Amino acid sequence: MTFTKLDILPAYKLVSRTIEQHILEGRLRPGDRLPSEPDLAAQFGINRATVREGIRQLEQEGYLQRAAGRRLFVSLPGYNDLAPRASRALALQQVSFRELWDVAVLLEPQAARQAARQATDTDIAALEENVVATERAVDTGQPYIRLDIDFHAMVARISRNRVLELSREAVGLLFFPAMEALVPHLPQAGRRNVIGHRKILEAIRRHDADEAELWMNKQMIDFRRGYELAGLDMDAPVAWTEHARSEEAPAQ
Amino acid sequence: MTFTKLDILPAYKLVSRTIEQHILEGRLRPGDRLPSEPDLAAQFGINRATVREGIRQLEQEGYLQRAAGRRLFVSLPGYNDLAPRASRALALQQVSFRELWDVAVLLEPQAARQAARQATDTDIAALEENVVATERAVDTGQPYIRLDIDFHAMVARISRNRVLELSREAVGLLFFPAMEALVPHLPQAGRRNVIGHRKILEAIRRHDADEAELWMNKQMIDFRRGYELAGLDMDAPVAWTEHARSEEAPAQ
DNA sequence: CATCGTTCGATTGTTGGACAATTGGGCAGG
DNA sequence: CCTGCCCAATTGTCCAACAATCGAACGATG
Repeated sequence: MTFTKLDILPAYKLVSRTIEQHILEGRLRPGDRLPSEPDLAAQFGINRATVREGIRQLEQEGYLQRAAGRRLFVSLPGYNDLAPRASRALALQQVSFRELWDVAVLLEPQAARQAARQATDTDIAALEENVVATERAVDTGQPYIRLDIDFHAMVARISRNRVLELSREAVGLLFFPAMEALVPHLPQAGRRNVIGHRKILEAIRRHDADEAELWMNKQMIDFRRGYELAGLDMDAPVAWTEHARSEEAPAQ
Repeated sequence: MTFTKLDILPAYKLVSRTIEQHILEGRLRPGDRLPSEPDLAAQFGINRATVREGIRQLEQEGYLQRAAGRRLFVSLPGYNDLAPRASRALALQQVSFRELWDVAVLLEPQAARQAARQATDTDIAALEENVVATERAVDTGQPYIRLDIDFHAMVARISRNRVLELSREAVGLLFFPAMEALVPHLPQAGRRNVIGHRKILEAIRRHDADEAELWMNKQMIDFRRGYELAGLDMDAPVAWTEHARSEEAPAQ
């Protein structure tokens, strides 16, 4: 006969797992404050140092946050916690531009389509602002990659589909920075790009889902063609560049 | 004038960030062993407890692993580290079945299409094994959800697109368990389901990308119809059920 | 009355040293 | 070759403390 490998867990891991369970089951809700470290140590019957090690894991994962001042409170992992991690991991796995493109060409147009359905006046105004800023940046030769990244992120957010938004974000954080290497090779890239953004924006403004999807699709195909025209190898691994978002998490 | 908020970081966070940097920049490569905790503490010039807190964060994230017993070694975060986290986060955000479906209906057929192109004989044999097991489970009234999940995961893996694989996995971990609630309402669901799998498998075997994509698409539409037929609300939040994969990470 | 400096309690960040448990390896004995 | 044993290395855990920082309360100052 055989025995199943019994998993003996260190105490600090039990701490993080236990607290995580409480959060997942709703016994700890976002915004709730946790007991102090000495209290937790007393309740669990272990040392404070051990509690702290367990807490670190949840802290990094976004389940716990440290209020500006001090005490820990419960939070929900947002896109800002997850997407950059996923992107970094994919970069380390040396994924190719082709792999990214194959997924982006699915997700981005769908995001545009749903955004066209869901967009409010506020959304459209924000998009407009971004496109105007991008137009200005391109005209004056300023860097516009960040604005480009933001445009796509905004469209995804407007789609009101959080699954789409998260998936797209993880891809986009790698995909769009990869275009940056392209700019020197293709002086006209910026202009073509911003014209596409304008088309997509106008389609969203008219709530024309088909048109929005179509133009976003063109945009993606344009990206790909640009990549090839620049003589870059689509099957070479993309590099990770630090474009971490400075925006705040949606708190919730 | 204004000052930019200066970010004063705790030492333990500097530890994790520093080691992470070394990994991202390739100075620490997967498989490398880290110095012992006392060594690290000495090198950083801080206490061992502080080092340990920093290490915990990287450990959870998959950058470090603990060999059964002993010394830490460097590793790369795999799908098993990322996808379940993303799924849990999405579940906590109370995403709806509709949001999941909208993305799944994009990713799954594309995975099938690419799998049909890339599949090797070994891949097909593994799929065959899964489908046979599923057919047997359905015939004998055994639970088959896990086999179902595995089928889709295998197809995605065969696609040889790691971005697609990861995105799909995060969605699938929530999507397919949601179907479980459906089984009691639809006695024929299992049979319809496995017939679809068989069709997809045969298309992949013939390397017929269009057909594979088509049948996977039908499968997704079937899922959706089943959900509606069962009288479930597509806009209600999906629940998180623990279907953690027991497979090992691809190590690399 | 509004602003500022001070004090105090609570809590976290960090340190030092300590000990038990577990692991891998080497070594002798059957 | 397998077994048991000892040893060194390393991790998991604990204890006891101190410094730093924040929130709130309180009073002083203009």
